[in-house]
Amino acid sequence: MRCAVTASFNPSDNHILGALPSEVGQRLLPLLELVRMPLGKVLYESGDALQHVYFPTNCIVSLLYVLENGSSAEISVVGNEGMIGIALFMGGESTPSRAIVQSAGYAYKLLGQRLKEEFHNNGSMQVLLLRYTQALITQMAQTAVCNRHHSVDQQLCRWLLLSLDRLKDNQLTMTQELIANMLGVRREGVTEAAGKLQKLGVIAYHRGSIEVLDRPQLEQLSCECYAVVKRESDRLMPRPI
Amino acid sequence: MRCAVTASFNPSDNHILGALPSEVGQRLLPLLELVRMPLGKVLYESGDALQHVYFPTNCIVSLLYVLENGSSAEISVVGNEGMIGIALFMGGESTPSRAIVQSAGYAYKLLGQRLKEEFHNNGSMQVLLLRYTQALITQMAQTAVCNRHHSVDQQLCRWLLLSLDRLKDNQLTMTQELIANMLGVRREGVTEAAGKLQKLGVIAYHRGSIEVLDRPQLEQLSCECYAVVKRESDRLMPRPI
DNA sequence: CACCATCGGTGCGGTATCGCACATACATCA
DNA sequence: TGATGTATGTGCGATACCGCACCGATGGTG
Repeated sequence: MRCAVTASFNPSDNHILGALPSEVGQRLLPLLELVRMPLGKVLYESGDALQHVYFPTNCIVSLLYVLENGSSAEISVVGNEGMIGIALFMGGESTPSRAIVQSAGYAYKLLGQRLKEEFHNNGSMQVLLLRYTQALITQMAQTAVCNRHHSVDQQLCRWLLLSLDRLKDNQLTMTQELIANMLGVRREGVTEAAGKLQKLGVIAYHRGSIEVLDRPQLEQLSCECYAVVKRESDRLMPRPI
Repeated sequence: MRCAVTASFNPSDNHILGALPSEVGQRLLPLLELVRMPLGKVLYESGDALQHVYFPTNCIVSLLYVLENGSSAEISVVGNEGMIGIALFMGGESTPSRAIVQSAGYAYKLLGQRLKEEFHNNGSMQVLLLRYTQALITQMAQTAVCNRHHSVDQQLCRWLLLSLDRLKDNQLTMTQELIANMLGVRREGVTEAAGKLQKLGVIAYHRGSIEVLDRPQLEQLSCECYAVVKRESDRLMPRPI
């Protein structure tokens, strides 16, 4: 059964891999390893020298900044539209962030050295990765403004939408505690905000799993930040094939 | 007099230009134009297609995100360590941010097309710009967490330090209103925070100009965010010559 | 020198979020 | 079926920041 699941993936499930010209795809194919991404797995810690990069298929990875006092905030989300480990080709080899699997699934893993070689071939991989990086920058920047000016209610909506876009169904496996860590707020704050959404019939919550029932309303309740990031990503990133 | 001032600048006042190997520097030199950067000048608006890039010498430029309701927040600061217009070589040609001169001075201006050519030569310019971009990303991400978790008092200290690092003396020309816009808080909030610093003898405030009297204490009062960004920038960016 | 726009200081009620302390509900497993 | 741990709901007081209103001070300008 597990084998059947893994066999059902294809590198082009990831938008970056899928957008590469076939000759590049052929070159990389034997180097890609499909790996399981269990919930909570830490891909790298703040300051770690990165050894591999990951191209998600159906998993979601959060990039978190953690403060000295232990509080944290998510600065961006990566799903099958992107890649984890941009610091490698940017030249830094490490970043002050933590990458942690927020929704379980699979990803293609590639040796960092291989990615750097491909990047410095100056070909389509470079173009794709740079455009993706700009989309990521937009997401971080918008998160910064959002953290400053929008309510927890609005931010929860934004966050649900960001996650939803990276999954195939409308079912999230996610405790309120975890969401609170991502948003950098109290767990009780998430409880309250999620309660409102549940009363409105937008979501159905049940012990660690959320079903989104009314996505249009979720978009209405969200702050503009979701739409800004989405629009910019669509502009910058290749369409799925 | 004005001529004497302009004549006293050199491209290598900017760390990126200064770190280029001399043959690249020679190639670019005739293409660089020294321009005045008056306070408040908008280099580009959200969504504008960028025509030029700017390498600051002694000016400071803020990258701002502006929300629909008019409120705003600074997501990063650029001085002589960096460049304005990274979206050009990232491939997006535009970004959702606004770039505005926060401290008057001078910068070297270069046609965007020339920069892209140089970037795609795959040489040292590419390496420098990518590493600078990573430093910028760190600053944005840290700003996002800072906005979430730290007080206005702490953030004002961080902001003063970031500005101070990009100037030659400890005198900032800057109204509280302007600082409030950058931090995305009320003007009164800045008044209060600045009042505390003044009482402590850390700064002297006088009608649109701030003098920093006790930098070590300013660093102590600041949140960790300043140090994190500084450390990472020092790691990634070339030392001034 | 007098005017006036700009800048900074202060006070006050409103509110979102925090930190903490519990109470409740559910799921798993012995 | 009952015990236990984890997830969620609720109720407090404390507090940081907001929005608003207004005043005083300053420095440039006619």
